[in-house]
Amino acid sequence: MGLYHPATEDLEIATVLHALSDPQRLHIVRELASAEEAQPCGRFKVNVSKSTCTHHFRVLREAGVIEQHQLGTAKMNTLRRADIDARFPGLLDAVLDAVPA
Amino acid sequence: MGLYHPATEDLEIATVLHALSDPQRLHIVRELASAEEAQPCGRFKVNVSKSTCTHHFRVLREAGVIEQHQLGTAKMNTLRRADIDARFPGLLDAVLDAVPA
DNA sequence: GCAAAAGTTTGATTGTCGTCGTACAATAGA
DNA sequence: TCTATTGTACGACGACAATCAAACTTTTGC
Repeated sequence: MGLYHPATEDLEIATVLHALSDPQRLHIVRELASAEEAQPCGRFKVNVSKSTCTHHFRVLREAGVIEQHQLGTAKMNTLRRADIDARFPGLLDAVLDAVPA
Repeated sequence: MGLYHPATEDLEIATVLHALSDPQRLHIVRELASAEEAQPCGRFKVNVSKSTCTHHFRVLREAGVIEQHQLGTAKMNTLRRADIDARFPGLLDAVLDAVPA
């Protein structure tokens, strides 16, 4: 079965904001934003267990923030930057620019 | 006792995003954004009970999204637009532009 | 075929969130 | 002073969220 990815026009602002409102997920999104290529889940130095990590990636994917596809045993992740920019112009840049004080 | 309002430099992106990730609060913020002057809580046609409404306004205030001050029996609300813009440039505009599909 | 690697699934726990109703407090106006 | 008006405080309750450990699946490489 395929992984659920909402269509660009179906992205909801409240859902996206909620997905971005968790520190762990925000960290993942920041790292993804500065990556050139798709990254496997394990590449992120997030201090939670594997199962919790799976959970966070699913929240991000179902909100439409990231795209995931299987590659061997790894699940590769990319930011859906163009889609988010198209639906909510300026949002992602604003969030990414919000460096922690 | 005074109402707690975080200083501009203490606004946290995760907290602000969480405050904005609820439909009722998003609605309140949109109405506030299009208002010329401070608005009392009761002015917002939000379909939740009074106590729930109080809760949402508190979340917004403690996140630093709105400013509240007492005026007679009413509590007046304004968007902290300048503060949010200063700390997270472009964020508020992006959220406000995200009209529901 | 076997074992390592990378995630997932399940079930449990713990905590937060949105919601309500009722009772309360403070102020304004008659 | 009495009475609306406006919002708060206090429990309470169900739903959802973040977290973990342990067992499992799938694929790759030897």
